[in-house]
Amino acid sequence: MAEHALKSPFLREAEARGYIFQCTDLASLDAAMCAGPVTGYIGFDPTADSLHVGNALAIMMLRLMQRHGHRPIALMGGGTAKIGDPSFRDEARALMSPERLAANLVGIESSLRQFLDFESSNSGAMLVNNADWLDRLSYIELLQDVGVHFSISRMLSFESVKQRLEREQGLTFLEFNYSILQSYDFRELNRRHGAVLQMGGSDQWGNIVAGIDLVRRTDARQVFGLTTPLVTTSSGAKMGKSAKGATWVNAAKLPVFEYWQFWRNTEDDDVGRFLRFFTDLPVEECTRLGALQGAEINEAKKILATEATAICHGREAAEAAAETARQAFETGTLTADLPSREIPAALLNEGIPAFRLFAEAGLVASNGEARRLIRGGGARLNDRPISDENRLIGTGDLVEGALKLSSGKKHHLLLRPRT
RNA sequence: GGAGAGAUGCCCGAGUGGCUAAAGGGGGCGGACUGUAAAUCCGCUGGCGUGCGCCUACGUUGGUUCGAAUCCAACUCUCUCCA
Repeated sequence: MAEHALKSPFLREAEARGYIFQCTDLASLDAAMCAGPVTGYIGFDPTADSLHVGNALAIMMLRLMQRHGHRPIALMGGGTAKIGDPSFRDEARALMSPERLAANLVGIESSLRQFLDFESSNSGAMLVNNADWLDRLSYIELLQDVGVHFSISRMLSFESVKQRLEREQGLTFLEFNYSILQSYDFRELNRRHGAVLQMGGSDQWGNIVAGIDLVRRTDARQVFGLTTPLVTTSSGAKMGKSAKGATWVNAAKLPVFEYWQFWRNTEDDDVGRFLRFFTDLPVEECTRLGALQGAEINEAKKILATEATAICHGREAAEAAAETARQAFETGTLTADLPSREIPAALLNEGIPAFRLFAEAGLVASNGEARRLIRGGGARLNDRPISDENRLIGTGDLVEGALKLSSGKKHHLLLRPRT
C-alpha cells in the first residue's frame, strides 16, 4: 500500500497496527476523517450463536473508531443470513431454520455488547439488523431500483465467485443475490445513519465495492471501503478455527479460562502481530514484546492473553483467568477458578469407573474416547495419571470437595458433587 | 427436455462381490522433546459392552446373492455439455 502520510489519528493507528489491507480511496477517507466524525460499519453474519476470534479484527476496527471519536455501527445480517454469502466458499451453506436464526441473533448481539459500548450517547455506537429493511423488500422494485446497476459479467469476474465457478461447484441464483443485498445495506445505512464507510475482511472486498458503486450511481455520493487482512498463524492455519470448534467469545460457549488459554498458546512468530491486532497496548510496546526471544516470549504471551481477554470478558475476569493459569501450570495447584461442572453426588457415592466419569464430565465425547485417552496415558485425576480405565472413583477421591480431571496437559475440569 | 459424469468416515481421497469399520493423506486428540510455542518423532482416531463380540456406517429405497460400498432398478441431489 502506498504511503499517504495519513493525518487522521484513526487511520494512522489502524495502519500502524496493520489493520488496513485495502482501501478504496485512502486519501479522501483520511480527509473526511480529519474533517469530523465519520460513521462506519461492519456486518456480522449470524451463522452461529456467538462470534469467534475470527471476527476479532473486525471488532477491533469498530472499537478503534469509537476510541477516536468516530461512530461505529455493528450490522447484524439477520436478513442476509437467509441468503448466505458465497464469497470464497466452496459450497453453499445450508439454510438455517427461523428459530435457529433468531437464537443466533441473540447470541451475536450479546457477543458484540461484550466489546462495544452501545449505551452511552456520546459515542453513538449503534447495533442494527438488516432484516429490518431487507425482509420487506419487494422483488420487482428491488430489481428496478438496484438490479439494473449490477452487471452480471462484472459480478462473475470477482475472484470471490470466480473460484467457486472454476471449482465446478455451481452457484445458485439465491447466493448470487447476496452481493446485491449487501450493497443495498450500505446504501440504506448511508441514507438512514449517514454511514460513509464499510469495513470488513479482505474476502468482503467484492461485496464492499459493489455497495460503493450502488451508492454512487443511485445517490451520487462518495462512500468508502476498507478491508482488514486475513489473519492466519505463522504456520499457515486460519486463526481460531480447529476441527474441535471455533474459539468463541461468548462465555457460555467457551469458558473465559479457555479463551485466555487460546491466546496464551499463540505461536512465537505471531506474538507481536497479535498484540498489535488484538490488544490496545501502544504499538511500540507490542513490537518490543513481540521481539523477545526464547522462553522470554512467554511473558509476552501472557500479556497478550490477559489484554485480549480483558477486551472480551472484562479486566477482572481476564486477571482471574491469568491467575488460574499461573497456578495450574506454574505451581500445579488445584484452584477453584478452573472450568467446573457439577455431577450428581449419587454417582460418587456409588463409585464410578474412571472412563465413565471422563465421559460424564464432558471432557471427552464418548466412553470409548475416554478409554483411549486413559490407555494413551493422557488422563489424570487430581494431577495423578490414571492407569486403570475401570478404576472406581468415589467420594474418597475428593480434594477440597472437588475432583480435578485432566485430559492432556491443558484441559482441566473441576467436578463438584451436587446433592 | 437430451447426453454424460458423480455422491465413500470430520475433510480430501482409494476401493468395483467375501480377507472392508473400509488404503493413504489432512485435521483432531494423546505421548515424547521443549518454553502451556513451532518443527520433529510415536500412538490413537464410529458407538456400546470389552481384547471374544454386538450395533451402526459408503446419497435414498428396494432387488439379485450364502454374502454388496462394490451387481441391478427406481428415486434424490450435484456437476459438465447440448437444446
